[in-house]
Amino acid sequence: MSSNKAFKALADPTRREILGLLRKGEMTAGDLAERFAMTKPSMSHHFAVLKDADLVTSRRDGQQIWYGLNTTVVQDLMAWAMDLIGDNGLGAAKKRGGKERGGKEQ
Amino acid sequence: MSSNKAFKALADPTRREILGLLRKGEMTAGDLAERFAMTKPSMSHHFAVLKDADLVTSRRDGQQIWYGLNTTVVQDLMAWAMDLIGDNGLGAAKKRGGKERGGKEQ
DNA sequence: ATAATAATTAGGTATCTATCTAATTATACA
DNA sequence: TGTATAATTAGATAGATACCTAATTATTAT
Repeated sequence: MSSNKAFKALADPTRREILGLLRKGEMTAGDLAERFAMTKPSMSHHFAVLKDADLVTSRRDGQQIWYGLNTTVVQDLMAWAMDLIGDNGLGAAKKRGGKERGGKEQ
Repeated sequence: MSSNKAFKALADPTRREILGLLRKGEMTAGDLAERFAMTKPSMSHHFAVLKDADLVTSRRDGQQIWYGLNTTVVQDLMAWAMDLIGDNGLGAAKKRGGKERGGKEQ
């Protein structure tokens, strides 16, 4: 439910970048780590924070650990932001003229 | 554009609550402050962080300073979250209870 | 069992942050 | 001009955070 942990986890740019890399699918800790100019233990710390906030999933496969994006928490954050804005507020649409494709407005 | 400052500002629960109070319209620093169990200088600090992140507007009217929600930055955050998810997973976040359209078979 | 590889945990430190009290600035008004 | 009110700025501090190196755990292979 839009936890404080999730917001705190997102406050760090490295962690947001990690999430961005996971957008396309799972990656191992090592593959993720080597994309940053930071030691592996530091990266491991970031993984732990993301996991504690439930923003990522993880599973071991042999020697490797695969991390993946947990979209449900991100959706909760979006719901929070939407509630703040009031209505659809997404993009330029701004209600006006009505019915901008996409359907499914609750 | 989804600045680091905005994410850091949102990492604090007091500041998120302030934004929630501003959802309905502008409020003065004093009126906002008295809703929290915290000194006015501490609240002033939070206002400054929100303002620096462009999450709120402010204007002086006599002795008072009115703060208001700046929805455009919140919209940027929503766009960032949506990009992370890929599809426009809005419905799922809102309906809370449904399992429709989850995708992500894993 | 030993060695090699992948990843985390432990311990330390510099910096950042949220809070407080005290002092200051800005405005209004008698 | 004073004095009261609204709010911020200044300065201090406890706790959190993001790094690092060194040590440890888990797994695979020889």
